[in-house]
Amino acid sequence: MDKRITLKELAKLLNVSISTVSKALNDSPEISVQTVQRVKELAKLNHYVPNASAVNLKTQRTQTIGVIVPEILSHFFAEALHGIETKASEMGYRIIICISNESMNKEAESIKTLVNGQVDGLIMSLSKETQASMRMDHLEILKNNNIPLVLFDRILSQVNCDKISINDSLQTKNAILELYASGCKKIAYFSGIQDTSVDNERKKGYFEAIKNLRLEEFIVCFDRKNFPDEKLLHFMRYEKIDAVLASDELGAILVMKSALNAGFKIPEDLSVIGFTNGIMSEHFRPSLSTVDQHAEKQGKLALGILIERIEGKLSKDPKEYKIETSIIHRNSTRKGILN
Amino acid sequence: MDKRITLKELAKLLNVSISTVSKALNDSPEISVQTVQRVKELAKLNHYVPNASAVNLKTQRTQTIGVIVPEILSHFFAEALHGIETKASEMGYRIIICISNESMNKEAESIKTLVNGQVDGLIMSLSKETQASMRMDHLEILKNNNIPLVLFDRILSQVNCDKISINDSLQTKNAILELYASGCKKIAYFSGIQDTSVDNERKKGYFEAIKNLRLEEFIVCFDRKNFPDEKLLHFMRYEKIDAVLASDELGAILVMKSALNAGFKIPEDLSVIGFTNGIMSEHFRPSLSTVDQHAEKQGKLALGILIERIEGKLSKDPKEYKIETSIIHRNSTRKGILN
DNA sequence: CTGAAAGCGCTTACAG
DNA sequence: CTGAAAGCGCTTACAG
Repeated sequence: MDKRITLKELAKLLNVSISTVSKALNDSPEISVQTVQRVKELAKLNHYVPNASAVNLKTQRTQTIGVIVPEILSHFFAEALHGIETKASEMGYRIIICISNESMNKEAESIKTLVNGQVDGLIMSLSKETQASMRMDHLEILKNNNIPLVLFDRILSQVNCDKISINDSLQTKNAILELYASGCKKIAYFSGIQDTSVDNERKKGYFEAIKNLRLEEFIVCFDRKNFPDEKLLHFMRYEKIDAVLASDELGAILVMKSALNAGFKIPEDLSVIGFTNGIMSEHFRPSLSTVDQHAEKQGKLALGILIERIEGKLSKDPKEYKIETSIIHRNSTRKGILN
Repeated sequence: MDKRITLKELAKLLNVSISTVSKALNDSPEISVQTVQRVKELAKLNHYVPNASAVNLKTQRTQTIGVIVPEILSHFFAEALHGIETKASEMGYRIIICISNESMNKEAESIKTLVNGQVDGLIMSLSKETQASMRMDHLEILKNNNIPLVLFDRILSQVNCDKISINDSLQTKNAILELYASGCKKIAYFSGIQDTSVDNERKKGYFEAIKNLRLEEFIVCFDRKNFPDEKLLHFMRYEKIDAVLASDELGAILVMKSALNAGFKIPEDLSVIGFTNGIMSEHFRPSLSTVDQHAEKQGKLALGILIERIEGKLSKDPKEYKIETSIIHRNSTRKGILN
């Protein structure tokens, strides 16, 4: 068998009309049980599978969701994708994945190719470039084509669509509070994800908490490929920094490595908390206390909301959903009065 | 604008036929430059995008590749996916990703939903279940529907298709040789991926190398969620094991943690090499020497081969490609005469 | 250079 | 209960 068998061919073989075959295969009550059975048998025998393009064209639905993420190599997005795929598969949807590589251009490209009736809806976490420029014109085309969008984690509040995220500023405040409660007095925030909505929220939370506690502010922005060891060590030696909150897992690990290599002890000399709970957090020595971002949960929720939106089960106005989160205490922090 | 504009509507607005619009948009030389220009302008103005389902139905091509992987959370598959997506996007293809979760059933399901004219070709890395049972009947449907398949990493030699992998047995031998050259005399292989083709190849290589060197064999199979610390420590204390080759990054990290926590020194008391070069290898203390599996390269190659196959640029017979790899020396191994 | 027509493989109102 | 027909939105041989 070299070519897929079609309804037409099945109809010929069975000596009935195409309509009858189609209805039988779709369990239409119009068709007699015997016919249904005959049709299904032959279909099975011939490995009949309906042509998706034809069905989609006719029904104007694809049962496919597009997903555009900035990258896939960090644990957060891999886990989110995992959640999205799992839930999609449960609900009978497929997912098409595009990676923007933090580029707005690539993001726009991907949207363009997906908008053409390829997907019923779109889930996105925005590229840094998009978030930094706050431009959203490349998202307009979605509106034009009536394709629902759900934004998660890296969101843009100006965009009118459903949004999923954690309460980053609140979580940051909580983390600072816990560090303070465990005895830390000079708490720095290290950011490796500048220009993202997430980072802005965290900085906001950091400043508020620090102000409330009447502490000193220390903010360091770094590039993952070029961690500023000297800066950290300088802060520790001369400013007596005794705690770091890092914007992501790798950042936190780099902070710990740097301090440990210089002979400092963790958590005695330096307490560290990182955002995002990945595999390194659990296995590093010492293990890293983290703010769990529930990537999988965010992914699943995003998918769920999107499907409801597609199927028209949601009221008109899009909503912003905040996911509850919590701090996982491991060995990079001291025991405080809170735990 | 609520509904997508179609060729028909453009034609009406322009007072020309649908054929003319279609040809103009596709830069057919049949159409006059002025017409082409007029058409394109109006199309742009109206944000026209051709309906993918219609085009696919007509052309019998989708420019979409299906990818089925066992999981996405380990670095190897995330990186492979990254490679596949990057290359696909370069070549103007989209990818639909399904995760089998190591289940043959889910794998079969995914194949079934993708086979229906949804994709032009398929890239797979097989689930453990499929590899353990060596069953391949669920892959038959691909042949029936004339959909080319490329297998990577977790391959099954009986399947008649293009295959990409690294030479696992050879790499294992090399790793053992290097450990031996650095002074190790009792070398164990720890496997956390039993029943995979990859693991079988490595065991083969392990046995051969050990035999050639006239050493003793130590093989330990473990479950990632339940690492057998006692067994490792027993081997170290009473059998004087002085080196471990682990089947994957996490396994190697668990070995190191276990030994370090028991007070052993790495690499002085125990040398460790892990397969797969992930993010933990670089950042753990001590950093882990690894056999790089070139996940991204495997992914890119798989995609490249598949497209050539789809576009009929490859000779009839499928081939098996072996990717060159190498050992990355870090601090979990001693310096030997080889490096 | 332009257009009418057939057809890709389906679904579904409508008629019988 | 079954079937003929229209149509989803395109492409492309063919005619003019």
